[in-house]
Amino acid sequence: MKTFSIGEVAKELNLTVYTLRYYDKEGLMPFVERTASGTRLFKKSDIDALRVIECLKSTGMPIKEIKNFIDWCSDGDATLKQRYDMFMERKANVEAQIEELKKTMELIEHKCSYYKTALEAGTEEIHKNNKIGTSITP
Amino acid sequence: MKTFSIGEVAKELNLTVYTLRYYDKEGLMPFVERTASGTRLFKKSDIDALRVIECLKSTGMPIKEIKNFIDWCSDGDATLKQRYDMFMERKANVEAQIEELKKTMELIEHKCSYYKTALEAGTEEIHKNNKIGTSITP
DNA sequence: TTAATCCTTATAGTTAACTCTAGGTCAAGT
DNA sequence: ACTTGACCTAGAGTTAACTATAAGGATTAA
Repeated sequence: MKTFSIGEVAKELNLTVYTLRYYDKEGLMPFVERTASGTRLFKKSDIDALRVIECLKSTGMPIKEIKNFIDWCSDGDATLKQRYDMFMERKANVEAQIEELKKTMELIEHKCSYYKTALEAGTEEIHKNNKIGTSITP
Repeated sequence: MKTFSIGEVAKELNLTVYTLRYYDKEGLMPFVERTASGTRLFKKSDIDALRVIECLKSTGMPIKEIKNFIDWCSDGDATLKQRYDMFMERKANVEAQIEELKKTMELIEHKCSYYKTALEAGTEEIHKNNKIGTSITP
Protein backbone atom coordinates (compact mmCIF):
# COMPACT_ATOMS: atom_id res chain seq x y z
CA MET A 1 0.00 0.00 0.00
CA LYS A 2 1.26 3.46 -0.94
CA THR A 3 2.32 5.65 1.94
CA PHE A 4 3.28 9.31 2.23
CA SER A 5 5.95 11.16 4.19
CA ILE A 6 5.14 13.92 6.64
CA GLY A 7 6.48 16.45 4.11
CA GLU A 8 4.18 15.20 1.38
CA VAL A 9 1.18 15.28 3.68
CA ALA A 10 2.05 18.77 4.86
CA LYS A 11 2.16 19.99 1.26
CA GLU A 12 -1.10 18.23 0.41
CA LEU A 13 -2.99 19.75 3.36
CA ASN A 14 -1.28 23.15 3.34
CA LEU A 15 0.16 22.63 6.80
CA THR A 16 3.75 22.65 8.02
CA VAL A 17 5.56 19.54 9.22
CA TYR A 18 5.82 21.30 12.59
CA THR A 19 2.06 21.52 12.79
CA LEU A 20 1.60 17.87 11.89
CA ARG A 21 4.11 16.76 14.52
CA TYR A 22 2.35 19.03 17.01
CA TYR A 23 -0.99 17.39 16.20
CA ASP A 24 0.63 13.99 16.64
CA LYS A 25 2.07 15.04 20.01
CA GLU A 26 -1.41 16.19 21.05
CA GLY A 27 -2.79 12.74 20.25
CA LEU A 28 -4.67 13.63 17.07
CA MET A 29 -2.99 10.98 14.95
CA PRO A 30 -2.65 7.73 16.92
CA PHE A 31 -3.43 5.81 13.73
CA VAL A 32 -0.29 6.85 11.81
CA GLU A 33 2.21 4.00 11.59
CA ARG A 34 5.98 4.23 11.74
CA THR A 35 8.99 2.54 10.18
CA ALA A 36 11.35 0.61 12.49
CA SER A 37 13.44 3.76 12.77
CA GLY A 38 10.49 5.98 13.72
CA THR A 39 9.62 7.74 10.45
CA ARG A 40 5.88 8.31 10.06
CA LEU A 41 4.11 6.51 7.23
CA PHE A 42 0.83 8.17 6.28
CA LYS A 43 -1.80 6.10 4.50
CA LYS A 44 -4.45 7.59 2.22
CA SER A 45 -7.00 7.03 4.99
CA ASP A 46 -4.79 8.93 7.43
CA ILE A 47 -4.88 11.94 5.12
CA ASP A 48 -8.67 11.64 4.96
CA ALA A 49 -8.80 11.57 8.74
CA LEU A 50 -6.62 14.68 8.85
CA ARG A 51 -9.07 16.38 6.52
CA VAL A 52 -11.82 15.65 9.02
CA ILE A 53 -9.61 17.08 11.75
CA GLU A 54 -9.08 20.22 9.65
CA CYS A 55 -12.82 20.41 9.14
CA LEU A 56 -13.45 20.30 12.87
CA LYS A 57 -10.72 22.85 13.40
CA SER A 58 -12.38 25.17 10.90
CA THR A 59 -15.54 25.08 13.00
CA GLY A 60 -13.47 26.56 15.83
CA MET A 61 -13.21 23.34 17.80
CA PRO A 62 -10.17 23.31 20.11
CA ILE A 63 -7.57 20.59 19.63
CA LYS A 64 -8.30 18.99 23.01
CA GLU A 65 -11.91 18.41 22.02
CA ILE A 66 -10.85 17.04 18.66
CA LYS A 67 -8.65 14.64 20.60
CA ASN A 68 -11.71 13.42 22.52
CA PHE A 69 -13.34 12.61 19.20
CA ILE A 70 -10.24 10.76 17.98
CA ASP A 71 -10.20 8.77 21.21
CA TRP A 72 -13.87 7.90 20.76
CA CYS A 73 -13.08 6.68 17.25
CA SER A 74 -10.49 4.31 18.71
CA ASP A 75 -12.97 3.14 21.34
CA GLY A 76 -15.35 1.72 18.73
CA ASP A 77 -19.11 1.34 18.64
CA ALA A 78 -19.63 2.11 22.33
CA THR A 79 -19.01 5.78 21.55
CA LEU A 80 -21.25 6.11 18.49
CA LYS A 81 -23.75 8.21 20.42
CA GLN A 82 -21.12 10.66 21.64
CA ARG A 83 -19.77 11.07 18.14
CA TYR A 84 -23.22 11.58 16.67
CA ASP A 85 -24.05 14.14 19.34
CA MET A 86 -20.75 15.90 18.75
CA PHE A 87 -21.39 16.33 15.04
CA MET A 88 -24.95 17.49 15.68
CA GLU A 89 -23.60 20.07 18.09
CA ARG A 90 -20.97 21.14 15.56
CA LYS A 91 -23.72 21.50 12.99
CA ALA A 92 -25.73 23.83 15.22
CA ASN A 93 -22.56 25.70 16.02
CA VAL A 94 -21.63 26.26 12.38
CA GLU A 95 -25.17 27.35 11.58
CA ALA A 96 -24.90 29.93 14.36
CA GLN A 97 -21.52 31.08 13.05
CA ILE A 98 -22.95 31.58 9.58
CA GLU A 99 -25.83 33.60 11.00
CA GLU A 100 -23.38 35.68 13.01
CA LEU A 101 -21.28 36.35 9.92
CA LYS A 102 -24.36 37.37 7.98
CA LYS A 103 -25.17 39.94 10.67
CA THR A 104 -21.58 41.14 10.55
CA MET A 105 -21.90 41.37 6.78
CA GLU A 106 -24.81 43.77 7.05
CA LEU A 107 -22.81 46.25 9.08
CA ILE A 108 -19.75 45.86 6.82
CA GLU A 109 -21.87 46.52 3.75
CA HIS A 110 -23.38 49.54 5.40
CA LYS A 111 -19.87 50.84 6.04
CA CYS A 112 -18.91 50.17 2.44
CA SER A 113 -21.70 52.39 1.16
CA TYR A 114 -21.05 54.96 3.88
CA TYR A 115 -17.44 55.31 2.75
CA LYS A 116 -18.36 55.13 -0.92
CA THR A 117 -20.59 58.17 -0.49
CA ALA A 118 -18.02 59.98 1.63
CA LEU A 119 -15.30 59.21 -0.88
CA GLU A 120 -17.39 60.58 -3.74
CA ALA A 121 -18.11 63.72 -1.74
CA GLY A 122 -14.46 63.98 -0.72
CA THR A 123 -15.47 64.36 2.92
CA GLU A 124 -17.20 62.53 5.71
CA GLU A 125 -19.10 65.74 6.48
CA ILE A 126 -21.74 64.57 4.05
CA HIS A 127 -22.94 62.15 6.74
CA LYS A 128 -22.73 64.52 9.69
CA ASN A 129 -26.25 65.93 9.55
CA ASN A 130 -27.77 62.58 8.92
CA LYS A 131 -29.85 62.14 12.04
CA ILE A 132 -32.23 59.42 10.93
CA GLY A 133 -30.01 56.51 11.83
CA THR A 134 -28.91 55.40 8.38
CA SER A 135 -25.33 55.97 9.38
CA ILE A 136 -23.47 54.10 12.04
CA THR A 137 -20.63 55.62 14.01
CA PRO A 138 -17.94 56.39 13.24
CA MET B 1 -24.84 64.44 27.96
CA LYS B 2 -25.30 61.03 29.56
CA THR B 3 -22.16 58.98 30.01
CA PHE B 4 -21.49 55.39 31.05
CA SER B 5 -18.90 53.75 33.27
CA ILE B 6 -16.57 51.04 32.04
CA GLY B 7 -18.61 48.49 34.03
CA GLU B 8 -21.86 49.53 32.35
CA VAL B 9 -20.28 49.39 28.90
CA ALA B 10 -18.79 45.98 29.63
CA LYS B 11 -22.21 44.64 30.60
CA GLU B 12 -23.86 46.24 27.55
CA LEU B 13 -21.35 44.72 25.11
CA ASN B 14 -20.84 41.40 26.90
CA LEU B 15 -17.18 42.09 27.52
CA THR B 16 -15.20 42.30 30.75
CA VAL B 17 -13.76 45.52 32.11
CA TYR B 18 -10.35 43.86 31.67
CA THR B 19 -10.99 43.50 27.98
CA LEU B 20 -12.12 47.09 27.58
CA ARG B 21 -9.06 48.40 29.39
CA TYR B 22 -6.93 46.12 27.23
CA TYR B 23 -8.51 47.58 24.09
CA ASP B 24 -7.86 51.07 25.42
CA LYS B 25 -4.23 50.20 26.12
CA GLU B 26 -3.91 48.90 22.56
CA GLY B 27 -5.15 52.23 21.25
CA LEU B 28 -8.63 51.18 20.15
CA MET B 29 -10.44 53.84 22.17
CA PRO B 30 -8.57 57.17 21.93
CA PHE B 31 -11.94 58.95 21.80
CA VAL B 32 -13.06 58.00 25.33
CA GLU B 33 -12.85 60.95 27.69
CA ARG B 34 -11.89 60.95 31.36
CA THR B 35 -12.85 62.72 34.56
CA ALA B 36 -10.23 64.87 36.32
CA SER B 37 -9.38 61.82 38.42
CA GLY B 38 -8.94 59.50 35.44
CA THR B 39 -12.21 57.57 35.33
CA ARG B 40 -13.34 56.80 31.78
CA LEU B 41 -16.58 58.41 30.62
CA PHE B 42 -18.15 56.56 27.69
CA LYS B 43 -20.57 58.42 25.44
CA LYS B 44 -23.32 56.73 23.42
CA SER B 45 -21.20 57.27 20.30
CA ASP B 46 -18.24 55.54 21.98
CA ILE B 47 -20.38 52.46 22.54
CA ASP B 48 -21.40 52.57 18.87
CA ALA B 49 -17.74 52.76 17.89
CA LEU B 50 -17.03 49.77 20.13
CA ARG B 51 -19.76 47.86 18.32
CA VAL B 52 -17.96 48.55 15.06
CA ILE B 53 -14.74 47.31 16.68
CA GLU B 54 -16.55 44.14 17.79
CA CYS B 55 -17.86 43.75 14.26
CA LEU B 56 -14.36 43.95 12.82
CA LYS B 57 -13.12 41.55 15.47
CA SER B 58 -15.84 39.06 14.50
CA THR B 59 -14.48 39.08 10.96
CA GLY B 60 -11.21 37.78 12.40
CA MET B 61 -9.37 41.07 12.09
CA PRO B 62 -6.46 41.33 14.53
CA ILE B 63 -6.45 44.14 17.06
CA LYS B 64 -3.40 45.83 15.54
CA GLU B 65 -5.19 46.19 12.21
CA ILE B 66 -8.29 47.51 13.93
CA LYS B 67 -6.02 50.07 15.54
CA ASN B 68 -4.87 51.22 12.09
CA PHE B 69 -8.48 51.84 11.21
CA ILE B 70 -9.08 53.80 14.43
CA ASP B 71 -6.01 55.89 13.67
CA TRP B 72 -7.31 56.57 10.17
CA CYS B 73 -10.61 57.72 11.67
CA SER B 74 -8.72 60.25 13.79
CA ASP B 75 -6.76 61.39 10.73
CA GLY B 76 -9.89 62.61 8.95
CA ASP B 77 -10.84 62.81 5.30
CA ALA B 78 -7.34 62.13 3.99
CA THR B 79 -7.79 58.47 4.92
CA LEU B 80 -11.26 57.92 3.43
CA LYS B 81 -9.84 55.78 0.62
CA GLN B 82 -7.94 53.50 3.04
CA ARG B 83 -11.04 53.04 5.14
CA TYR B 84 -13.21 52.31 2.13
CA ASP B 85 -10.68 49.80 0.83
CA MET B 86 -10.44 48.19 4.24
CA PHE B 87 -14.19 47.60 4.47
CA MET B 88 -14.30 46.29 0.89
CA GLU B 89 -11.53 43.87 1.77
CA ARG B 90 -13.37 42.85 4.95
CA LYS B 91 -16.47 42.25 2.86
CA ALA B 92 -14.62 39.91 0.49
CA ASN B 93 -13.06 38.23 3.49
CA VAL B 94 -16.37 37.60 5.23
CA GLU B 95 -17.89 36.30 1.99
CA ALA B 96 -15.01 33.84 1.74
CA GLN B 97 -15.47 32.81 5.37
CA ILE B 98 -19.14 32.11 4.78
CA GLU B 99 -18.29 30.01 1.72
CA GLU B 100 -15.68 28.13 3.75
CA LEU B 101 -18.20 27.45 6.50
CA LYS B 102 -20.72 26.19 3.97
CA LYS B 103 -18.16 23.70 2.69
CA THR B 104 -17.42 22.68 6.25
CA MET B 105 -21.14 22.29 6.79
CA GLU B 106 -21.41 19.77 3.98
CA LEU B 107 -18.86 17.47 5.58
CA ILE B 108 -20.39 17.92 9.02
CA GLU B 109 -23.83 17.04 7.66
CA HIS B 110 -22.40 14.01 5.94
CA LYS B 111 -20.95 12.91 9.28
CA CYS B 112 -24.28 13.47 10.99
CA SER B 113 -26.02 11.10 8.61
CA TYR B 114 -23.12 8.65 8.74
CA TYR B 115 -23.41 8.43 12.51
CA LYS B 116 -27.19 8.43 12.44
CA THR B 117 -27.12 5.29 10.26
CA ALA B 118 -24.40 3.69 12.38
CA LEU B 119 -26.29 4.48 15.56
CA GLU B 120 -29.47 2.91 14.21
CA ALA B 121 -27.54 -0.19 13.17
CA GLY B 122 -25.72 -0.25 16.51
CA THR B 123 -22.38 -0.51 14.73
CA GLU B 124 -20.12 1.33 12.34
CA GLU B 125 -19.64 -1.96 10.45
CA ILE B 126 -22.67 -0.96 8.37
CA HIS B 127 -20.42 1.49 6.52
CA LYS B 128 -17.42 -0.77 6.13
CA ASN B 129 -18.33 -2.36 2.81
CA ASN B 130 -19.39 0.93 1.34
CA LYS B 131 -16.78 1.32 -1.40
CA ILE B 132 -18.45 3.89 -3.58
CA GLY B 133 -17.16 6.91 -1.76
CA THR B 134 -20.31 8.01 0.04
CA SER B 135 -18.54 7.64 3.34
CA ILE B 136 -15.62 9.72 4.51
CA THR B 137 -13.01 8.38 6.88
CA PRO B 138 -13.17 7.78 9.76
C1' DT C 1 -16.79 58.55 59.12
C1' DT C 2 -16.40 54.44 57.64
C1' DA C 3 -17.40 50.69 54.70
C1' DA C 4 -18.55 49.14 50.25
C1' DT C 5 -18.10 49.46 45.65
C1' DC C 6 -16.73 51.46 42.11
C1' DC C 7 -12.75 53.14 39.52
C1' DT C 8 -7.35 53.60 38.34
C1' DT C 9 -2.40 51.85 36.80
C1' DA C 10 1.35 48.70 36.15
C1' DT C 11 2.62 44.40 35.67
C1' DA C 12 2.44 39.44 35.78
C1' DG C 13 0.25 35.13 34.38
C1' DT C 14 -2.48 32.18 31.26
C1' DT C 15 -3.89 29.65 27.19
C1' DA C 16 -3.98 27.97 22.57
C1' DA C 17 -1.75 26.95 18.72
C1' DC C 18 1.79 26.93 16.75
C1' DT C 19 6.98 27.61 15.42
C1' DC C 20 11.54 26.90 15.84
C1' DT C 21 16.25 25.06 17.45
C1' DA C 22 19.57 21.71 18.72
C1' DG C 23 21.30 17.57 18.21
C1' DG C 24 20.83 13.35 16.15
C1' DT C 25 19.45 9.29 12.58
C1' DC C 26 18.88 7.44 8.06
C1' DA C 27 18.77 6.60 2.93
C1' DA C 28 20.20 8.08 -1.56
C1' DG C 29 23.36 9.95 -4.77
C1' DT C 30 28.59 11.15 -6.44
C1' DA D 1 33.27 7.27 1.96
C1' DC D 2 30.90 11.23 2.33
C1' DT D 3 27.66 14.79 1.71
C1' DT D 4 22.88 16.26 1.23
C1' DG D 5 18.45 16.54 2.63
C1' DA D 6 14.50 14.74 4.79
C1' DC D 7 13.25 12.58 8.78
C1' DC D 8 13.27 12.14 14.27
C1' DT D 9 12.68 13.97 19.53
C1' DA D 10 12.72 17.11 23.37
C1' DG D 11 12.13 21.21 24.68
C1' DA D 12 12.30 26.30 24.26
C1' DG D 13 10.28 30.49 22.22
C1' DT D 14 6.51 33.21 20.10
C1' DT D 15 2.13 35.56 19.47
C1' DA D 16 -2.47 37.08 20.29
C1' DA D 17 -5.82 38.07 23.24
C1' DC D 18 -7.02 38.13 27.13
C1' DT D 19 -7.23 37.61 32.50
C1' DA D 20 -5.88 38.48 36.92
C1' DT D 21 -3.40 40.71 40.92
C1' DA D 22 -1.67 44.30 43.81
C1' DA D 23 -1.88 48.66 45.54
C1' DG D 24 -4.25 52.56 45.73
C1' DG D 25 -7.89 56.64 44.74
C1' DA D 26 -12.79 58.43 44.38
C1' DT D 27 -17.87 58.27 45.29
C1' DT D 28 -21.87 57.00 47.54
C1' DA D 29 -25.11 55.05 51.50
C1' DA D 30 -25.81 54.42 56.40
